[in-house]
Amino acid sequence: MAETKIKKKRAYHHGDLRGQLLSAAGNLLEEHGPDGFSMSDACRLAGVSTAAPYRHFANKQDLLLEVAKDGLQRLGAQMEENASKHDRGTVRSISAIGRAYVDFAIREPHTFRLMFSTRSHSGRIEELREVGRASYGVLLREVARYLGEPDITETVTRASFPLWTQVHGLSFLAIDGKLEVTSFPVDIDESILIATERLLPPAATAKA
Amino acid sequence: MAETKIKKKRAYHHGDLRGQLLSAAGNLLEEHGPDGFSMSDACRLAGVSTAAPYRHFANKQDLLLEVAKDGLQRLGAQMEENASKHDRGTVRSISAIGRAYVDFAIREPHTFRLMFSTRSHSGRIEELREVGRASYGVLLREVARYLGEPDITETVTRASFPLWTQVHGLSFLAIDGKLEVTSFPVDIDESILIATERLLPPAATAKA
DNA sequence: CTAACTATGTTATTGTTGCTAACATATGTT
DNA sequence: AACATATGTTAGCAACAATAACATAGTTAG
Repeated sequence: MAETKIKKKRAYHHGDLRGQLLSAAGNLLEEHGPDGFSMSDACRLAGVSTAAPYRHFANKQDLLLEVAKDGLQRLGAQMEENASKHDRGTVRSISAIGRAYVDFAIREPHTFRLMFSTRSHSGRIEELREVGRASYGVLLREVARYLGEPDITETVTRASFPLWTQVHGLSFLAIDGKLEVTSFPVDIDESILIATERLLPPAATAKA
Repeated sequence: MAETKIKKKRAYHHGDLRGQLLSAAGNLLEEHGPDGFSMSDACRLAGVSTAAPYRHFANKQDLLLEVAKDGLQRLGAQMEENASKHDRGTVRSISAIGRAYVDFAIREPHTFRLMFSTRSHSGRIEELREVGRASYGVLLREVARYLGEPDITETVTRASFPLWTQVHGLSFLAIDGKLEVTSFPVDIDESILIATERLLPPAATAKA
């Protein structure tokens, strides 16, 4: 009875529809891919009419933009956490950041693609870029420590970019099933570690 | 009059609808992105009814699969041509292959994404992989020459994979506008050249 | 306390799309 | 010339994104 009452109280106004739609969108995106994902499905999953989302999001793109933003934020947090498990400013801590990157891609490939696809988030791309920059900052700071630079100097950005490039490429190859076509088993950790060592310039303070 | 007659002759049966649809699809894909691309638009562009394409392609995915296959083929050809402009089996010829890769991505970003997205080409993915393997072979053979290996040995595939990873990552970063967010101008040629030098193991026959 | 306001939900509707079915017309084979 | 096949058309369906008009809940002012 009490339950029914609560249910009825929450029957019309939903409580946290925005949050539930975001969560539903994330799940559906990963489950069925960007083409298989529909607003209608998200509504069904949230138990709400197909017009409801438009009180919270301008359109489909807008909803997916939020999913992407959330993904970028979680990626940054994971990178930071991974780095913190090693001595800071070392090849290992930098590699750990790369590992977080690739792991995220493998765990949520469709979200990952969305996070980096310029397409369709027209208008509010700058928001996405902002979150992206923040997450990229985790790598930049780590490389700065490694190089003994006091700040994010151009030396730091120049050294970081090839590393980003490498893990970005590895991520895409991984989620597109190209790690199984190579006639040898690709060890992700080893790949990142070796590439980091080779691509990084020697550190000022040589703490390997 | 003769023209009218010809026109009438070609009014119903189209001549090369399949080819024109592929070409229209490629253009529309690049112009409006994968979401903006519709069968209907392709039909309008080819001057044909919306049911016509289904005599030539099972569905939209199937059409796009062919676009992707064509892209992979052209990529392979371009890689080969770029390599042929340098001494074979050198860092320069290998870098030139990478340059062809990134150039293709920049020139046809949406086709490029399609070429490597496992999504949606369900069923006939293996065809795509086959063409992909053929194009990848261009790099493998070049690295084999560089290493002085007589064949595509595991040494060759192990050495090639990081190179692929790097240019693949660079391509995606480029088409997603990440080369302008780096606080320094990224020189693509230089990036590829340096990365190739650093990632490649030393050659048996040291012809730099 | 209640009236007005705002936020957030609903149903009904529209235009577009991918695709199929039923039908029409060319082309090629015998 | 008759038939089979390939390739086009029109008509129509169901799914979808989005909007409009309406309904209800929560919030605030008097």
